[in-house]
Amino acid sequence: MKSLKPKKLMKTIETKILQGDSKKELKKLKDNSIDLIVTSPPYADRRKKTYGGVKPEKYIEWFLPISSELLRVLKPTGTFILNIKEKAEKGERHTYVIELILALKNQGWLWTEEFIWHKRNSYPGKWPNRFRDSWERLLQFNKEKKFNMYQDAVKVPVGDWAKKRLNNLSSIDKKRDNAKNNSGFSKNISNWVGRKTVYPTNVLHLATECSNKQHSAAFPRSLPEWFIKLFTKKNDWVLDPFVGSGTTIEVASKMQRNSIGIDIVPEYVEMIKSKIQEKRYTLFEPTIK
Amino acid sequence: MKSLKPKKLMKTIETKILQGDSKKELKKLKDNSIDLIVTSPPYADRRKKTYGGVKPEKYIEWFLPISSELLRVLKPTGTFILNIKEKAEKGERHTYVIELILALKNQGWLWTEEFIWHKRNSYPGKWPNRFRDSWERLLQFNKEKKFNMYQDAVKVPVGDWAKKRLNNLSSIDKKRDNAKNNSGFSKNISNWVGRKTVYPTNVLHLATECSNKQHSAAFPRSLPEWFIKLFTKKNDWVLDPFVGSGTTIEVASKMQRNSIGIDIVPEYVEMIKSKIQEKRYTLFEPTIK
DNA sequence: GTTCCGCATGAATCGATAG
DNA sequence: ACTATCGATTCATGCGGAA
Repeated sequence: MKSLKPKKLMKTIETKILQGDSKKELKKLKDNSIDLIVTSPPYADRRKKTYGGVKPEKYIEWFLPISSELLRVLKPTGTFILNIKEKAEKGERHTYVIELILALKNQGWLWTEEFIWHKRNSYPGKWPNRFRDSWERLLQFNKEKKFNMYQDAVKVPVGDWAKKRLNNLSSIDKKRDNAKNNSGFSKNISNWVGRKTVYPTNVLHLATECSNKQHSAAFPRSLPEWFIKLFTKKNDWVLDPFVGSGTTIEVASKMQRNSIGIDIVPEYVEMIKSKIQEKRYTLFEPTIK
Repeated sequence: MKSLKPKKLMKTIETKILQGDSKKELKKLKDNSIDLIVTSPPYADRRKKTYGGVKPEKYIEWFLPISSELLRVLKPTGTFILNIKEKAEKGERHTYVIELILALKNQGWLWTEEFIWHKRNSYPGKWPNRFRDSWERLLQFNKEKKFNMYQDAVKVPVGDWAKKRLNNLSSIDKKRDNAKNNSGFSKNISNWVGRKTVYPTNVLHLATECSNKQHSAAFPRSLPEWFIKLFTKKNDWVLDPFVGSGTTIEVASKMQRNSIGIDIVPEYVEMIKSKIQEKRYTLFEPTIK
C-alpha cells in the first residue's frame, strides 16, 4: 500500500558507519539526537580475539565513559537497550553486570525494565553443578520517566497456530512447546483466546542465528527489529556503538530508520560498508526492471 | 516392585510446622541439618495485609538476619533457592533484589546461578510504558562449590524437532537411557523409555496455578517440585522459612522428603496443619481397605 | 520439487595441565 | 598460588547432498 505513495513522501534514510573506539567516536554525535540505542557490547572475557577482552573487574570502569556519551546523545524521550550476560566461573556467577546496573543508575540513567531473552538454542554442554545457560539480559534504561513507546507496533497476532496449541495444553509433552511466532516472543496467549492481537510480555523467545556462513552475528535480527518497532517510528535515529557484523543498522535501514553504527574492528566496518552498497544496488534494481 | 518390600525399609517422613518470626524460629534448628531451602519471601511492599509489608529500602536489613540463620542450618552440600522479583515503581525497577545478591555474597553465600521462572499465565494488564511482567528470579545460593545435584531427576523429553529424526531408535540409545536410570531415583525417566531425554536449561517454563485467593503465595507446586527433585533425594530435609499456604512442604512430603515450614501468620499455620491431618488420613486409608 | 539424514558449529563451563 | 590454554561434554539449527 505504501509502495503506491509517490516519492515525495519518502525521506532519505541515512546509514553511517564509524570505525574506532566508541568512547571517542561518540563525541562526534550531537546532544539529544538519538531515539534508540540498542547494542550488545563484548561481554567480559569474551570475544578476546576480536575485541581484546575486558576483564570483569575492569568492566564498569571501561563501560561508564561510553555510557556517559550515550546519555548525552540520547533524546530525553529515547531508550537505551543493553544486551549482556555475566558468565559463570569456578561455580559462581559474576556480579559485574548487576553492579553495572547500579553504576548506570548512579550515572543518571533510569533502570526502567529488564527484558529476558530466552535463547531457544543455547550453547550445549554438561557440568556437574549447573545446566546450560539459556537466557540473557536485555536491560532497558531511559533518561526520563516519559519516553516514546509504540506498543501497538509489536502486538502479536493470534492465529490458527495458537488455537491448535491451546487445544492440547494438557499433555506434559506439549508443555515443552517450541512454537515460534512471527515476532518471536513469549507464548503467553492462553489469556487471550479469541482476540486477534495481544501485547507481548517482557520475555522474548528467540533463537540465535549462529551457524550463518558469515561472521557470527551478536544477536538474531528479530531482536533489534523488535526494539526498533517498539521504541522508534520511521525516520527516527538508531545507534549501535558496538555494531559488530552490522545487524542493528541493517535492520534499522530496512525498517526506514536512520542509523549509526560504530565498531573498533576495521574488518567489520568494511564488511558492513560493502553490505550497504549491495543493498543500495538491490534497492535500485526493481526500478531498472 | 518396591511396593513388595516390607515396611521396615520405609522410613517415616516428618513434617514440622512452626508458627512465628523466621528469624527467631530458625534458631531452633540444628546447624548443618537442611539439604534444601526453597522459599518465596514476601516481596517488598507486597502482601501488606498479611505480612505487614517490608519497604524496599529496609528489605536487605530485614532479610540478612534470616539468611544468616539459613546459612547456619544448611548443610555444606545443600542449596538455597530464593524466588523473588523486584517491582516497578514510578517507572523504575527497584534495585533491592540485585543489592540483596551482593549482600548475600558478602554474608558468605556463593551466588551459584540465576534461574528464570517464565510464568506462562502472567496476569493480563497494560501500562503505557511497560509490558506485563512474566518472569521471576530464582536465585541459587550455596555454601560450598561442591553441592548435591541430581541432574538426571529432571531430564526432559527432547524437542519436537527431533521426533522425525528419531525414526531409527537404536538399541544403543535405549541402553544408554537405562544405564542412566540405574543411578537414581528418577521414576519420571521411566515414563519416557524409548524416547530421548535431554538436560533442561536454566529457564523454567511453568504455568502459574489458578490463584487460590485466600492464600497469598503464588507458588505453583511444580516449582518446588522441580528443585526438590534436583537438589534432594528421599529422606532429605527441605525447609521453607516463608511457607505461606504450605505448597513447599506439601510437595516435599508427597515426594518422601522431610520438611520444615515456618510462617508468621497463625491462620496459615493452622490451615497447613489441618491439611497434613487430611493427608495422614489418606495415607492410612489403603491399609484399612 | 519434497523430505530426510549427516555434519559442522556456536557470546558455555569445568577440570586438568602447563608456564 | 595464579593465569593461560585445551579437551570433553552437549544440543538446537541451518546447510548441503541424497533418496
